[in-house]
Amino acid sequence: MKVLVADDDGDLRDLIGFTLTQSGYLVLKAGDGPSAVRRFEEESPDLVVLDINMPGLSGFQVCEAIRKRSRIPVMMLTVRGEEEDLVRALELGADDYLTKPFSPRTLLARVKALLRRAGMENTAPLAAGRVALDLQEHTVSIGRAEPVRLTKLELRLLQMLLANAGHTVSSDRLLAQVWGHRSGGDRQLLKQLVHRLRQKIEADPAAPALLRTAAAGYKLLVE
Amino acid sequence: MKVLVADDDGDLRDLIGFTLTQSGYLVLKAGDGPSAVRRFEEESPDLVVLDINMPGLSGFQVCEAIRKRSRIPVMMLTVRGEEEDLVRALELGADDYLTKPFSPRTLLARVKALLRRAGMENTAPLAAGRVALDLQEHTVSIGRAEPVRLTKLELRLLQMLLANAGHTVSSDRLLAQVWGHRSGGDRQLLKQLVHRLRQKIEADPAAPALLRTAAAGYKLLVE
DNA sequence: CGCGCCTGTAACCTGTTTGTCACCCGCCCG
DNA sequence: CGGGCGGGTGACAAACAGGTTACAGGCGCG
Repeated sequence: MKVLVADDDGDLRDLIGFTLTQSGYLVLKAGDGPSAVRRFEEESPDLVVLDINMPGLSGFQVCEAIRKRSRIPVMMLTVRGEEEDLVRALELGADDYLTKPFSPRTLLARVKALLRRAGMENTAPLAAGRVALDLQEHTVSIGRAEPVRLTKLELRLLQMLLANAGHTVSSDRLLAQVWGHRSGGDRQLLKQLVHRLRQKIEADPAAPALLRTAAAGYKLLVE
Repeated sequence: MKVLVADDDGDLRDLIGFTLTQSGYLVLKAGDGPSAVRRFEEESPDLVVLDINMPGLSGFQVCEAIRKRSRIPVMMLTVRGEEEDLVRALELGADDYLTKPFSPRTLLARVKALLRRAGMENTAPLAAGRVALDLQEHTVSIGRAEPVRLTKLELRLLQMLLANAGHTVSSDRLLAQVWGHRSGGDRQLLKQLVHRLRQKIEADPAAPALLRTAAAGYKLLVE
């Protein structure tokens, strides 16, 4: 699990780095804005901790640059009392912030919370209602029926829907999350995948009870 | 977009409620732990704001109960300086916390950030008077009637009008926003779309009470 | 090599949504 | 009075989206 720490204060950088390393994270460091962006692109970390005040590019600008190509969790560091800053940071797409000074323990708790939320820890919800997913075995169990084997894509699709159980997930989002690319044209793929998945998990595939078509997307029905 | 606010301090509850309602969120309130859990189960809100100190069940216990059945964003309210509290809250699965006292603006920014992160971003909070739009489900609810399904264009039109609720929006602006292009001639399209929308949302489509014709455009009437 | 299985593509069918047209009415104005 | 104008309505066709079937290429595996 890679974490990029960007701060111009070397001592603080080391403190954060030490804390995270102790907990088993792989830590990358950057001392100014431009090198933060560069390291981000080279290493594609799983989380970024960003100070706002940095030479070269401000934390805001770095955050903006990151958000242009990725939704990984970003935590901003602010000085107490600068409410403007944190409102701006959150509007730019930062996921959380810490006010200096902070304790290592707090930092760790927040970092873990962010990663958990981003679904990077396998704390991902693997069950909702009667649907239980087994990522290891590539199977899904509906109610108390026999587990059904799923293909890689089917698993990813179901995982996405499960993560948003009960809520509609737009076709675009599914396309992006399952295939990771081309947000545009490939409706057909999704159409097919849904069809195939329904054959496997629906009692009556012609009248879906679980995987329902909803406005502009699909949703997993759970009671 | 439903938000459940649980706090035993009635004034604070009202302040938060007011702030969120102003921004178009549908707000549910609870004054103690048990009723917070009950309302959560009855209403399945999209986000929960939880005070830690509450009679009946503490915010921690409520958070735990919620996490047993759902991953929706939970924001905890803490008093300044209780670092133990917030570490514990985050470990229990809370997604964010706010330290009292906080400004309404901060609250709003954090709530929006949480919802965006939860992937409900395209569900911009849209409601005014008795009209509540659900962008995710492509539906609109008038008062407490059944939600009505809307097509893509109907949704866009209503969204425009809702964003300017009570004020006239010119036909040209509507044309531009809904269809995005083409200059003249397309009055007919708008005429039709309004007609179709009225059939869906007006009690008596022949005598529109909500979607009124105004000079050079249309307006949404809200009380 | 042949055999499955998984994935992507295409074609067809269906119901829904959107665009177009023709016509209505009430209103203003010469 | 009659004609033009701006909306409102109904009917219909074109375009579209989702479900389905069929099939071909790719890949691992015996």
